[in-house]
Amino acid sequence: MRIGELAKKTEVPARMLRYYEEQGLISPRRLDNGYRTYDDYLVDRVRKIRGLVDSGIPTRIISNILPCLDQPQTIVVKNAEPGLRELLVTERDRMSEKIDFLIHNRDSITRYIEAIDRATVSPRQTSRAS
Amino acid sequence: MRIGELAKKTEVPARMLRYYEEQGLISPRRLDNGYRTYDDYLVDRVRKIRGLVDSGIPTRIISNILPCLDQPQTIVVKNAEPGLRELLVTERDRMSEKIDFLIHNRDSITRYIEAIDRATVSPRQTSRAS
DNA sequence: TTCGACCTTCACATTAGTGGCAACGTTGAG
DNA sequence: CTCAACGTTGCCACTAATGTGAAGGTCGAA
Repeated sequence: MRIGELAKKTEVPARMLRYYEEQGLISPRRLDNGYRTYDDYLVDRVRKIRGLVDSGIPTRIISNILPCLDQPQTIVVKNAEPGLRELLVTERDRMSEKIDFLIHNRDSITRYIEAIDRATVSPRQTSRAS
Repeated sequence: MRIGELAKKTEVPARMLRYYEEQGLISPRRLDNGYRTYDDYLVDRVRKIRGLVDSGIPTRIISNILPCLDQPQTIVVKNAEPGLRELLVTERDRMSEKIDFLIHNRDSITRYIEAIDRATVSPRQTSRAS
C-alpha cells in the first residue's frame, strides 16, 4: 500500500511516517515512480512504534528492539549480535520499572477518583432513597 | 533541606530541580538569603515526577495529577474542581493503555531473550550434562 | 579572603514532530 | 488528449518539550 493508505489505517499522518523512515524505524520499498510502498505487516509495526514513543522510549532504542517484537523469533535469532542481549535485558528491566511505576500511580489516581465520587454523591446526606 | 541535598537524595541534578520549579511542578519556599528550601515530602514528589516524565507523561499533565498521588486524599477532595474528575479518568485510562502495551512488549522481549539463550547455549548439541 | 554551594539569566542542545513549497505522478471528466 | 484535482516526493525551516551549560554574582563557613 502507499503512504496515504497506511496513514489512514494507523491514524499516523503521512508526514510522520516519512519521519519514522528518516529515523530508520521503517524501510518501505519504492515503486518505479519513487512512491513508497508498504507491506501489510508494517501496519502493526507503526502502531508499535507509536506505543513505544508514547511510553517514553526513544527512537534510537526502538529501532534496536523492534525486530524482537515480531512473533517468529526463531529465525532471526541466528545472528545474535554480542551486545544485543544485554541491551534487551536493560531495556526490558527499564520497561518493568515503568510498568510498576505506572500501575502504582494509576491506582493512586483511581483511589482519588473514588474519593471524589464519595465526596460528591453524598456530601450531606447518606443517600437513603433512590 | 537545600537544593544540593535534595539533588543527592533524588539523584536529580540541581539544575533540573530548578527547571521543574519553573514548570510549576514543585514550589520550594525561600530562606532569607534567597536559597530554596525543600520539605521532606518533596523527595518523594521529585521521584514521582521523574517516573512520570520517563513514562512519557507531559509536565502539563503531571502538574494536574500530582496532588492526587499523595496518600491522604480525604482532605484535599473538598474543592472538587469541575473538570478535574474527567481529566483524571482520561489520564488514568491513558496510563492503563500504556501499561497493557508495555507489558505486552516487555513479554515479547523476554521471549526473544530466551530464544537467544536457547540458540546460544546449545546450538549444536542438546546440553545433556551440566 | 577563599572556597563551595547557591542565585539568576541567557543561550544552546536534543528529541519528536510540523508546515510549506515547488515539482512530479495518477486518475477521472470532458 | 488535456485539464483539474489530488497524492506523493524532497527539502528546509520551524515549533514544542525537556533539559543542559556557562557566565557572573551572592552567601556563609573555615
